[in-house]
Amino acid sequence: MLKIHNTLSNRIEEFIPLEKNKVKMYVCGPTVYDNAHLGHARCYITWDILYRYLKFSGYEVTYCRNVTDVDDKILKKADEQGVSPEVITDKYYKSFINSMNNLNVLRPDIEPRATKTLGEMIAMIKKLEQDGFAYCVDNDVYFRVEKYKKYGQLSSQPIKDLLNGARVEANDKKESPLDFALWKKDEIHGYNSPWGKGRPGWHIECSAMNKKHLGLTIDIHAGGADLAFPHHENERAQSECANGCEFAKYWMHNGFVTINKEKMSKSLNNFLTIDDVLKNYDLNAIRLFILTNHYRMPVEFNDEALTSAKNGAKRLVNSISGMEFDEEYDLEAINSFKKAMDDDLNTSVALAVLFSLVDKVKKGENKQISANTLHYLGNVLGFDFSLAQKELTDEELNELVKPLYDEFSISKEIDCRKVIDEIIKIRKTARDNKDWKKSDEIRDKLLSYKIQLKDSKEGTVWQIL
RNA sequence: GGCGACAUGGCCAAGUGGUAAGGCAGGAGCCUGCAAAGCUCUUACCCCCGGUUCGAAUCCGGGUGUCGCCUCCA
Repeated sequence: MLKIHNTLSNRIEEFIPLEKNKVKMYVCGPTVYDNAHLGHARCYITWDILYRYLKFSGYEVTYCRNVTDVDDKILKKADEQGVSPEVITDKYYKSFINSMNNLNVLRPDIEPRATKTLGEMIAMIKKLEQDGFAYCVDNDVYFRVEKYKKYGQLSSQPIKDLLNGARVEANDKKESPLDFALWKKDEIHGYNSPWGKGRPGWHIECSAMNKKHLGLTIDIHAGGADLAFPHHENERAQSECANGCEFAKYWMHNGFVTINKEKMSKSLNNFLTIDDVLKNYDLNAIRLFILTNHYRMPVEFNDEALTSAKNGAKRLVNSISGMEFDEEYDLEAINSFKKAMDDDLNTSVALAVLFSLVDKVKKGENKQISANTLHYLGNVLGFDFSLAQKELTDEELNELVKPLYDEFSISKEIDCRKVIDEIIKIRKTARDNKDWKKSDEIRDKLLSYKIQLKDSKEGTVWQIL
């Protein structure tokens, strides 16, 4: 039985879907104005794991993750570069999808874009205005927070505390400093609306996309912990006031990636893009790095941690490299895995189950069954076992071995795929003559080309590092 | 200032009442001409001080420290 932490109650609760065996989940996606960084990776990997695990558990899941493509920062960047906003959003949307693919993050079932949901937003705002939850001032429309009694529940901050401690922005137009924009006047980039040309507020986008694609009430609404307030609080307020019913049953939030003990973020300018990190570490390393920690805890980025994850992931993946799999599983391991994941996605314990299978495979205990199970469960955590053997294309191999022909005086007639075998033969002769100096020189030389030799009773094999 | 979270071996990290999972790194040994890989073995009075209990890393109170939210942010 799955239990998850609900931010709304700040407790771990039993997960009971609205409709038996079906789950509707929504995750706040990126605002596409820049390349995604490691913090985004953690967020979307976390919810990817939830998505995969719900499906693994037999639920029929509808996963919706939006793309925010109307926003101040997008417009600012477009203006700076003298291009239209679409140029910016198209570029970074593609970059985002590419990064997600590189991390083996599954595509959600629905990926709506805010600009395609304007009609629903306007309808919602109109409804809120009619019912007295919103008011228009100078072509801006604001939400009247004090009309929604549950405001502050999600972030555990009653309205009066928010009012007291709040750093209040100067805005004379609003009735209360807590009120937030549903629609903002914008005569340059704006869209037509009953309130004149303008743009939607950030929060209403998600409310409208939820309603359009998933319906009035959803099971799980998730996102980064920084979105709990004000974004999710506001979304909930709008949706519940406009729809007259509960918006989301469970709210889940992931912790941050920190760097030098500080939150990694665009505004602090201390971020590493996903593509940068992928230059040094593969997706399995990044996943292991993230999954070692519980999803609600902060994760500190540094090279030592990533290197540790890289080594661990390599062992995990290589243990079953080259094997074929069937569908006979170690049920005990599967149960341990489920028990861990059912406990609010305890991936750390789930990984321990995987590593115990690695152990069994290596020792040959129920080797095939252990390998099948490791492969099966590893996929639920999104590991990519195909990365184990680095397969070089002819072109890459050719490039790699080119200098070796001269280095070892090998005939150009020899095919590039055979060069290394040829060198191994030369070395074998040396070894047979107990010429260890020459033998070691050859091994070191190849290692300098990132070709590692391993001697065993069966002979010498090589691999690319 | 208000609210929330966290503090476990060299590093990362599970465990939420019955004497500490797992990963990485390190050490010893086996194997090997030497390596690499693999295998075996191996390292913890759980931030501090009180309290509850037969018994606490685990519950309660008080410290100390770190982080996050309260403003755009995953």
